[in-house]
Amino acid sequence: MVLHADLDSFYASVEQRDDPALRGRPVLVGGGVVLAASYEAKAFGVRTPMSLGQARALCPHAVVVPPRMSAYSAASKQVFAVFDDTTPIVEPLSIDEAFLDVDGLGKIRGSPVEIARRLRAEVRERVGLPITVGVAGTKFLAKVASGVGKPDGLLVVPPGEELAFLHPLPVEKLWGVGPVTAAKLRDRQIHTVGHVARIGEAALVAMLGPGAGRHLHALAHNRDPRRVRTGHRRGSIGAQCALGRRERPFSEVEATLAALVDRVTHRMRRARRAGRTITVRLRFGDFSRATRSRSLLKATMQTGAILRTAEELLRENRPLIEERGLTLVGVAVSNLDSDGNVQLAFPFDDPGDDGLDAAVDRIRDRFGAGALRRADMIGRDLHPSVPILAD
DNA sequence: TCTGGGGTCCTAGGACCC
DNA sequence: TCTGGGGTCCTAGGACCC
Repeated sequence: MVLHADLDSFYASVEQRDDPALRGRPVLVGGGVVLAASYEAKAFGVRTPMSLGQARALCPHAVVVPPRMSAYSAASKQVFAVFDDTTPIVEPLSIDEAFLDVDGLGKIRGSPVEIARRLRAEVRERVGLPITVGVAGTKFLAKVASGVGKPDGLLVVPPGEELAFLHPLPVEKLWGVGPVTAAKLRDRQIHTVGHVARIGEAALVAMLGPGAGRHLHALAHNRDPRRVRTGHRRGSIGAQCALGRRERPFSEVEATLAALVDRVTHRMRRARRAGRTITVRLRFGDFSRATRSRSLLKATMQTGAILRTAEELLRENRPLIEERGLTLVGVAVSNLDSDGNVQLAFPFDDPGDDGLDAAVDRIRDRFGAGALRRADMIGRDLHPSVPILAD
């Protein structure tokens, strides 16, 4: 069985825990936009992400507090320590939720339900926060169960009762059905998961495309073979900044981009990850979006190299920006190397039959034998790719 | 109701390789 | 000169998640 553990209104709950005056009152965490709302505030219809002005109109008595990210990440660490004490197989999904595989723990820790009960009690005792746990045979269903069980609940879907639980639910409860897919289904009078399950895979594929159609068909029958995976590392590191609707001089956009790159490379160095692909994200006055990316020959975590590429991408799109007006600029680095090493690639012209050996010799000369772990061919030219330790 | 900041995964065409 | 099947990488866009 799989547990999906999900903290309730995480940021708002931390604020209520740390300030007794906030308990039992509607609390909004945010600046400009609502990042989290306590259940007292949600009762008034407040949702995330909603502008603070809107939220205040719905819930005039709400207390608004600015976010304290360091407090949230400290609380998150404590909660994940409880997870790790529960089972070695923990897959984090975000700062406030994770999957836990509890198969094979029966003899030591009891049934999945007992484990889930104890987990909730321990998070409450050790961290002082409410958490909801869903228990089911698949990751997907455990996630649905925790969503239905909120707030501060425990919802178990016993074997054999999966479809009876799943089929009456609205399609929006399916993980992966957002506004676009929900609207397509609604247009065809499909409102429940049971209905999705009945209409057949071919019809779903025709409606949503092969990938999404098959995926949704499988989920509606509770077919989800994914295992709980540990040791997953993130694939990109990025930062972005909303600019508002005001017209900004191009130089100001460039300055913002530089600050974002600085933030990103700082985090890359702290995490000891280098990356090869730089993506600049743009959002325009009409809320249309564009992304522009470029891959470097070698992975880097240096501010200079990443900033040069990001600035190139930005300047190449200056006409587009000035035509449509920019409301958001972001930068992300992906193609992150896996082990904290830096990949260096050396191009050689016409390597010849023994070019690879020659290249390996040159790399060994330059970095020492210990630096060399792997060499491979990229494209027509020879690019031995040499991981060396980042300094 | 005009919308933050951090991510993931999927699709699809084109270049290029064997 | 024309032909095929199988594969990777790059770029761009889109849907979705918390």
